[in-house]
Amino acid sequence: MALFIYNTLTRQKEKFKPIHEGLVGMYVCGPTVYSDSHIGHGKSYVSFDVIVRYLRYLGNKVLYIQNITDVGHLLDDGEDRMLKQSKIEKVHPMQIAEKITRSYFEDMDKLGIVRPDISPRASGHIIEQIEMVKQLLAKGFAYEVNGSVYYDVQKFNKYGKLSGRVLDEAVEGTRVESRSEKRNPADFALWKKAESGHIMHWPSPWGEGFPGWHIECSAMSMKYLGETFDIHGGGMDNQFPHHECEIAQSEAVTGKPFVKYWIHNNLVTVDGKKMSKSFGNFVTLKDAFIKYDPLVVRFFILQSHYRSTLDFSDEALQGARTGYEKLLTTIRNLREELQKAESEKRNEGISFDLSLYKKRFMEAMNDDFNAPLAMGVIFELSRETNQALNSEQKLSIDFLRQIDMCFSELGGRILGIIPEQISTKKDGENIESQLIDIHIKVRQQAKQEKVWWAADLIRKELEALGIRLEDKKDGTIWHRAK
RNA sequence: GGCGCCGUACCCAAGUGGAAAGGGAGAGGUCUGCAAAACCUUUAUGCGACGGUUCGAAUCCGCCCGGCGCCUCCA
Repeated sequence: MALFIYNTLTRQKEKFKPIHEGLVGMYVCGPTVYSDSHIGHGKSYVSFDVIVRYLRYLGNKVLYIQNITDVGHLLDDGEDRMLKQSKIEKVHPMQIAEKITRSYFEDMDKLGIVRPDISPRASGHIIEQIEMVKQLLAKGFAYEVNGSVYYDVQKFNKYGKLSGRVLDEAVEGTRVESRSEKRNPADFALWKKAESGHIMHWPSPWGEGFPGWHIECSAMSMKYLGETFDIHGGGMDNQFPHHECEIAQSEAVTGKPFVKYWIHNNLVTVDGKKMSKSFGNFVTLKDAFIKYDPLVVRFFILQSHYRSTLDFSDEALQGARTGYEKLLTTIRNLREELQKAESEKRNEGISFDLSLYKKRFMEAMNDDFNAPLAMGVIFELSRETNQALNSEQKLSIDFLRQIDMCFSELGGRILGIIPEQISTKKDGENIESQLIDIHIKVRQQAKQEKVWWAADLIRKELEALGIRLEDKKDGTIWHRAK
């Protein structure tokens, strides 16, 4: 069983073979930190999180780099989006960057995303970026005009190999572009001269200025991962021009292939339309988390394939929530039963075949990280587990542990949707749980004496406090309602 | 206009040549004092439309309809 990955560069699924066996270098385009993350960021980084987790599960040592863009990108009107936001808030741009970076990690942590090994800031790598621009100039791939440096796209004959685009001759000479400093409309900035009033700028051989839109990813990825590395990921919307330009810059400097596998995740839509900051139709993660548990959002994201679009709607999220809670109920019941088996020292019992579930799960993940298919396998395991737990025959401690390990490995360690701890009545012998236990005892007495109104009242009142009671065959359990 | 993607049940969503996964919602049932949970049964002779290739197509080819993305910053 080998892992196959869809490579945007070749437009087909390829067998994954890292450059150095057992070691994987991976770079994913991170956020531009000028406003809170939205569901789209969630989908992107959850998808890549599962990819990293799975590569590690397979035994690879993964070095995962994800940049923080705190220099900003130019808008149509020539204004930097970080500067624009800082003017709105009347604070230094770096304050915005710092605040949003913290907010970003906060959201990602809640989604259960394992942090990247290195989160390099663009502003902290100006020297490396200047160095690259110097080399591009020296090799004749770039030209300087009036304090700015541009990449000469015509000099790089492989330009367009990622996005399948060809340079359009017809665009040349149009009136708008003829006023530009660029020799060719497709040329892009490597270094921009800072106009007066531009707050963020650094000294360079070409005067005060700031790095271009694409150079940071080339400079930082190669700094930490080498001139050729295994995986570069990002949103589909970054395929062109961003990633195309990264290839052009990097390969022009090194003369070597930049990246072996390009992975692009698809976008989130809202009512069928792309969600983006510039559309203003985006739902921030913080907003979503008010209504839905972050892990429900993660579950929802993983219910569709990373290369498919995901349409965000309340109806779909609510469906995901119910499904997710059902899964957690299975885990909760399983762990309750395990604790009981342990206290009974139950060594004998029935069992069923777990290996088939593992095999099918792995097959799904090996086929270009098919998480939704893998989740289907988890649900089938959940059903068989429930059947066994409901059966008259008991399961042994050992087998219950095996099931728990299977869920923890596949659903926990790889997919990140099953937490290690789930609230049960055993979580802490605090005063609260002792009080609830007293209520359960009183209610038990009421039930025995068939004083139904009292039994129902206790259950109803506790429910209102978010404590749900469930009467099982051999007693009452409680847990917090999500 | 150029390049590309998608259209599977009421909703979400796998499946890319050989008996239509999975989740939600709905219906019926088992269990239960009642709930809840769980389990069982059920819900697309059908995969946007029409042609074609094939013993066989959701899956390949053609055409048409509908939706979306990139080409300008974006995950």
